[in-house]
Amino acid sequence: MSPLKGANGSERDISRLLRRAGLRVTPQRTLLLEIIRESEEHLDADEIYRLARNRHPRISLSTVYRTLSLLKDMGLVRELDFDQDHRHYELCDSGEYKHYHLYCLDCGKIIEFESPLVTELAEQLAQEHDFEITDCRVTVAGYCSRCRSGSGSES
Amino acid sequence: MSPLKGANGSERDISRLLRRAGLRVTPQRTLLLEIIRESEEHLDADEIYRLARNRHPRISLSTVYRTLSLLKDMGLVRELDFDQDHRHYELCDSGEYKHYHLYCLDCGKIIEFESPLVTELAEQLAQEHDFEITDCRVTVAGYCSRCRSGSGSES
DNA sequence: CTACTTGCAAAGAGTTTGCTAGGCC
DNA sequence: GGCCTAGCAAACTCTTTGCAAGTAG
Repeated sequence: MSPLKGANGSERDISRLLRRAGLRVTPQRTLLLEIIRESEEHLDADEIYRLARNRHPRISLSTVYRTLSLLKDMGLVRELDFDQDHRHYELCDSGEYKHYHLYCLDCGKIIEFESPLVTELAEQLAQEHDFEITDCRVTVAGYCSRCRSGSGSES
Repeated sequence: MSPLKGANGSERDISRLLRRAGLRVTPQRTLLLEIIRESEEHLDADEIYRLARNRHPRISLSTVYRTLSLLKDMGLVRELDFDQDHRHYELCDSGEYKHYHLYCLDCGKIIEFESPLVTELAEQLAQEHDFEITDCRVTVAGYCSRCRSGSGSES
């Protein structure tokens, strides 16, 4: 079977997506991802909220925002700025993992990066161990320059 | 909250170790790691079990085995085969992250690897973003040759 | 026997949610 | 006003535990 190309997967597909990003699978997240995926348009937060309430009336607006922001950070969803007041969202990929994360342990800032080194690594591993690689996660942590110099926060 | 407290102020250190490995911090794991670290000898499972029960009488033997195996897999602990019947354990490091994991999504086999590419990547990131890197996690998933080519059972 | 593993219900760790109450343009 | 974020207790997801039974040598 080919790698995931599931155009018409389903919940199952979506929970896999979440899991791969290292996120917990909750009804809310699944629902929001489904809504984003099923729509041909680029929805904005409010539309997503409204659609979500059809199927899950208890969902709260802050959940929508938090989830969208999270999904964006994890690279599952792309944020589009058409105008100043609305942000629109679209599904980012269908399984391809192309970027990785560098984050500051102090201020929590997340920097996404890509690197040919990772691709190279994956290829090397695939050959050396005769693996078919489907996912590759790289998470680098440390302290950014500002946190190192500026603040003296310690707990 | 935590019934264990007797040790030095090293609990903090140990939970960081666990966290870095992506593991949850539980009293049992903390305790076992403390025991392994504090002992000058290379303890075996049974000794660890006995020592653990001094401070945490409810702990079960299976927890000891599972935890040791887990810690080994995550590279926190090294397993030593002195003879055929006993395995001994020692603390692996003190925070340096030197190896990464490739695992099969089907059979669950875990292969540890090291790679200069990762070091290179870390250095590159440090320079490019002016970060002080303290941790670097690489986890690659896929399907091993055996699982791809048919069965997949028989570990 | 000894050394270790597995299955499963229940406890636990850590995350996520829905509130409510704001902030910013 | 419209769009989005913050703080916090409670709800939830998923992992881990302890027990008991089981495997291997």
